[in-house]
Amino acid sequence: MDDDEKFKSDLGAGTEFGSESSWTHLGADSDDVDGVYFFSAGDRENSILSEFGWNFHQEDDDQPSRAAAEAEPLERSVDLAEGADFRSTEPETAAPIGSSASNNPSVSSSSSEDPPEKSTGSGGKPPPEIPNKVKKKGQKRMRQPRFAFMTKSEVDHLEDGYRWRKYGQKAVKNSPFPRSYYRCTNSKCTVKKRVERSSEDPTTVITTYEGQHCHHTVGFPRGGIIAHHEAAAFPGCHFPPPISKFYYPTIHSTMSTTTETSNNNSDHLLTNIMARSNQVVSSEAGDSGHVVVKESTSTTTSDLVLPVPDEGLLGDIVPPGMRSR
DNA sequence: CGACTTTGACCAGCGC
DNA sequence: GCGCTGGTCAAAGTCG
Repeated sequence: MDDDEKFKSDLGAGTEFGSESSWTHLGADSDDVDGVYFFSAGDRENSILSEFGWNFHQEDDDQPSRAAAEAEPLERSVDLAEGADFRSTEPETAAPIGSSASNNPSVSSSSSEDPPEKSTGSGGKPPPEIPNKVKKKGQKRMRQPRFAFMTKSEVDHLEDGYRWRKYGQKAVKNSPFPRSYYRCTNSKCTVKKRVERSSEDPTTVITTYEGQHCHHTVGFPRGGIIAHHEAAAFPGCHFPPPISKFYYPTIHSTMSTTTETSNNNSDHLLTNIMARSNQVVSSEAGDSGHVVVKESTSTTTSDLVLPVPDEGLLGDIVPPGMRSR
């Protein structure tokens, strides 16, 4: 199907993600960690997350993050997607499974998230024309941008405004908790997500999104939104939606060092941000006012230390395809 | 009856 | 080449 191919090629032709080169290296600090990087909250994170279409609304202005997001999410979002540059490159690098990250739960789990989309294969069924199965033998799999985050939550499957169909579950090595695989129920949407619990912190749910929605939210079971009018604008997923106009409705995060899970499923506080392209980045709240972001590459894991923002500093995180209500 | 979940099997990638 | 592991499929079961 060309739509998918096109989308994939678009992804591949996206912006180069070379941010790390500009991060301040602080030196190695752990076994499987290459080094620590520092960069101030704001532009840098924005640029990083922007690669995925996530938006950090700077809240150092006069508006509270949530209020801002709810009040005028569409206007405030950065237009990273508008230029089609939110797509990160998906080099042919194949991040080895569980290569690094042995001591950090978040990294550990995230480093094992590489080949999201397998090639046809399975079951020896004739490959209809399933979008993600373009993989040919001898050719590196083209991966879509991934972004993951960890939340303290009692529920595995966080409500995000989209409808997901579970298509698999696997036991994860070195983890008592299984990993669940979901894909967007929209037949034309190839977005997938994986949900698993941290083996070291069962209260932490690691959610990894892959790909970008080519449609808008379909609504909330709780009785929230129903498809937005823009949805009609992407009937065939020929191009990504104006992601800048989206924001994650259920994660009004402010990246705080301490996180709580509300009883309300819609109020999970985002505690970590991870992933970028084939490199999965995780993070965890550290002490002394920083958020330690673990970056797991194919063979190494690096720490990125983000200053923990005051409430609302980083504002709302806006994953691709996540639309405000 | 349609949508969704469960679950065992299959396949591909990777390391040894 | 082999085994391990992650990712996916699809039949069967469940639910509303």
